[in-house]
Amino acid sequence: MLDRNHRANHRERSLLSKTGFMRALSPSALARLLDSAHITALPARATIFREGEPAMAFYALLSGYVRLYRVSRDGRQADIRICGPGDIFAECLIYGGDIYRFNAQAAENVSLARFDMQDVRELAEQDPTVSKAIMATLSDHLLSTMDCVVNDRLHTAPQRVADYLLTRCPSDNGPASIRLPYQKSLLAGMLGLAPEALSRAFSSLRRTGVTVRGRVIQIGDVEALKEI
Amino acid sequence: MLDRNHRANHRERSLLSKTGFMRALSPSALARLLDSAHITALPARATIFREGEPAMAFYALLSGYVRLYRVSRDGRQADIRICGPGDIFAECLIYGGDIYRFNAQAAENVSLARFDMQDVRELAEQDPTVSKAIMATLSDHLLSTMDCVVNDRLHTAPQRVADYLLTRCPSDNGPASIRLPYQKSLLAGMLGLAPEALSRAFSSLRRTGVTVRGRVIQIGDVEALKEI
DNA sequence: CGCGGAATTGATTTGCGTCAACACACGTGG
DNA sequence: CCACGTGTGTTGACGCAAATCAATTCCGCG
Repeated sequence: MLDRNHRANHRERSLLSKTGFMRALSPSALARLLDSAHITALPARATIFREGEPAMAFYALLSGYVRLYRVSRDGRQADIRICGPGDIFAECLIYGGDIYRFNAQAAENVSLARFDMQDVRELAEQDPTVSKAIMATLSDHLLSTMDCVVNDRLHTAPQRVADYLLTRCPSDNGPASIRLPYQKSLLAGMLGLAPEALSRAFSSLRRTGVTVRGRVIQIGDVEALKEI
Repeated sequence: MLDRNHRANHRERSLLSKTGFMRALSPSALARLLDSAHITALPARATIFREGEPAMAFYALLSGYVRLYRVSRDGRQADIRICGPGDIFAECLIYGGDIYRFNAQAAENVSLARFDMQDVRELAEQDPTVSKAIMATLSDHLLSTMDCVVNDRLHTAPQRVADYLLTRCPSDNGPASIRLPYQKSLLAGMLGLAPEALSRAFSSLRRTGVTVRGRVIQIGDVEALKEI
């Protein structure tokens, strides 16, 4: 357990300080924050926290992917957000309540940094760059969650998939190629689809020049995708 | 136009200072914020701002209801949030970008306060109670938007309606009565339903002891509603 | 090579959007 | 006072999108 839970070393401090959340912090706030971080490695499928538990900490993801989701009374699950390397999550509870409002689970082997909320609240009190970073992150998450609501209500499965592909497409015309960083069932969940529906959406996009082989997706013509 | 757009008078200052956003501000920050407010009255259906416009200000609602929504390329609309008296909106752009990301429209005659974002950014820089209020509001909005995503993905129309009724039910057992503060088409939109679907959901809830007459909704047994 | 999880495909069902017709309330003007 | 128009809500018929269930197939990996 000792090597699974330790203070941030040089490598981890460097990774963390490059994240969107920490990039704009003042040097002193950054140092104090990094000093307070606890690094943990977790295997795939491990639970990070559960809905209803007291929220003592929020997290930054160093590597791997994490699923935030809630379960209904009859056991069905709905993903709220998929976090990747550099993302922070549960930061909405720093000033938003003292209980986790959803479950967090490692989608694969992950390495993450844990920050005590109370410590960060005190840091924010003293250093406005910390407040600004929190506000920017909250705003960003709020806007993308709003996008998510709108997508769900306005777009069909093929449209959502096309949308997803376009947002992580390097070029904005001609052909392109994308490699999914995670398995398709995870992508399905983040688009609010059953895995079967994602599969069907991909096959319906074949007529628009999209080919799928494993995790690699070839787009014949980016412009054509935008028309969906 | 002069009586439509003026500085906050005593009554308006009092209303504003009771909102969740301003309640916890330091006296000096509150005073400066109220001094900077511009009060505007708008008729039903008036547009407050449009997606894509430069975001110079955010708003607090004094009376009436406001619809935040986005439109798809084929003209269909999806509501993101319905704001009521005391709510603030577009605050996610203080640190979240310089362009409005959705449309805001008065759902009825409204009175609202306008705050310049740059002024508030400067205020937040100097007074940590302002930052805290912004963070608390952003967190709150983020959490309720997450709830919205989960509801859409996990619950059927009657479940969402039951959920809505329960959240604004004074008592948590026995019979109860609720009066909708706005028209049903607005409620439909905020639940992500077509008006017809809301109507059907209500009539399917009749067998659970829910009766609707105009805007007044009688609930026979709150406990029974929770089982939906 | 063979095993197990992931992904695909097909058949079926369900929930809800859409369109259309109709009921109802309200205010206006004849 | 009533006829009328408009905006709002309800009801029915229909179709489509996607969830669900079940059966393979594919692929990665020991």
